[in-house]
Amino acid sequence: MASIKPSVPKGTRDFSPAEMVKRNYIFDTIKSVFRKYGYQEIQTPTMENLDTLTGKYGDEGDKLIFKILNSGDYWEKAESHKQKAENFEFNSKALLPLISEKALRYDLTVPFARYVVMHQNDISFPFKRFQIQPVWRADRPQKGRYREFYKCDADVVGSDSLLNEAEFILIYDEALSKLGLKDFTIKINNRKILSGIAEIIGKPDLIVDMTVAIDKLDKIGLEGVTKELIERGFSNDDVEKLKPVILLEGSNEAKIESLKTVLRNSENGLKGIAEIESIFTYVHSLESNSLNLTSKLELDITLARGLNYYTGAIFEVKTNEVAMGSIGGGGRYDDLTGMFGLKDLTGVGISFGADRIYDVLEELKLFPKNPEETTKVLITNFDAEAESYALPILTELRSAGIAAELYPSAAKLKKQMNYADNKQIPFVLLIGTDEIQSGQLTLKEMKTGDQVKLSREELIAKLGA
RNA sequence: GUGGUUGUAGCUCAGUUGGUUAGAGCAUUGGUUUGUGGUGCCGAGGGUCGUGGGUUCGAGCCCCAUCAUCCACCCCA
Repeated sequence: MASIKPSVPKGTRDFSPAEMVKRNYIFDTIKSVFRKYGYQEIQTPTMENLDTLTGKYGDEGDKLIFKILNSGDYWEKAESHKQKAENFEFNSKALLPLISEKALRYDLTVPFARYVVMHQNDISFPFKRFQIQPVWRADRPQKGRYREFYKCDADVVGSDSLLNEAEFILIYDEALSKLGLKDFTIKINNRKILSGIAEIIGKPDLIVDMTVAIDKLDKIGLEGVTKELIERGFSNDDVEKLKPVILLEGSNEAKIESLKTVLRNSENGLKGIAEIESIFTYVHSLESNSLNLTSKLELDITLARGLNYYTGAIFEVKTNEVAMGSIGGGGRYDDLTGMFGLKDLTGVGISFGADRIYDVLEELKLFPKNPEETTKVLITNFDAEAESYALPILTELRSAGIAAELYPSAAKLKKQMNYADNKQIPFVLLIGTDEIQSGQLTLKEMKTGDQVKLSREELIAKLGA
């Protein structure tokens, strides 16, 4: 059999032991904060039924869902369906449901909604859960974008209190600060404000086009946004009305005051503003106790994000220390479970982009130095006699909770030392004829090169400390 | 889906206007008085130059196609 060139699929990667240490550091940090705020972990399957996922992410999103080909003779089944059905034409749209009924999860929010509906009788609301699992998107990879990546989500369903929104802001701040980030911005907006703006202009139907365009202000500037708004069906007049709104400057309080004037005739818009004010009030009450918000909380009415299911608050987090897309986002969705038949259940959630956070920490060199996740001591293997002498010591070390390994063959000492060095094992225990006769074992500290003679008891005591 | 970039040893790359047996560093491995690494010295293995065509006396280098890669756009974490 001809050997093939080994590779992984586009947009996926392997994680080495060193990388896993760092990744777990990120996951553990975020998890500990989630738990502290009362969130409990769940997991859902890698694959969902295709119809659970389709239609939830818009047309663009649907295209990016990885479909799973049916097992068995899918082609035979498709052929027989064609023969039975009248006027059935083979095209990709008609064919898809015949050959694929499962797909890889695209995010964690929709599977969570499905979970809540399925387990509604076992759940006591409000239900606060977090979930850290990979998701898959058939996108073209590029910087900071992969086809398989991890999401860290926390959501609460069954509570419309804005305290939840406020706590999410604290969670973002606390987790990212714990990871060592110094300068990041938590942006907040409200879908109702966006709706209100669209109402005032008299184009409520074009709210999606409006938000997609003004969301790009950072990137393409006012001119680009203007151009895109015109292309998306707004008149010059509309754009003139929009300009002062999207160019709002100043403190959050100043922005709120301006918006109150602009949106005075929009009930919806005013409600959005009231929600934002309420969230800010909660945040300030909470932070005055024990935390102070090292991040900047900023009302940004150009913030829209793609997901159409947001109905209230919208969050996004960006680091200001390196050029990277958003490292987190979220928002409130009033009817996500409605599509699965459970009405009137509101939810709000946030997500951390762990893979991007990894890249940011790497670039800023913020990973801790010595995460002790390797073997603590390697026992050398001189010959069969030394090996059998070493085995009980190996067991003794492990019983004492010390990560230990015996080199599995009597290779040259140079090779064994090299192994310890490459694996960054801090101690090597040498056991040869001298040690066996005297009972005094030689312990070498790799970093300094120092060697000491120790009895078995002294050894355990020293390494156990 | 659109546009561009780059494909030479396990990794990072060099290879002069097309011209003999394609190179380096790192990594691997052997030796260096046979019980000592991170740091010396000497040696070794490893490449149908992404793949398939074409031009030429001759192609790693030129042309076409194809695949892969990275980057940007769309969209998004």
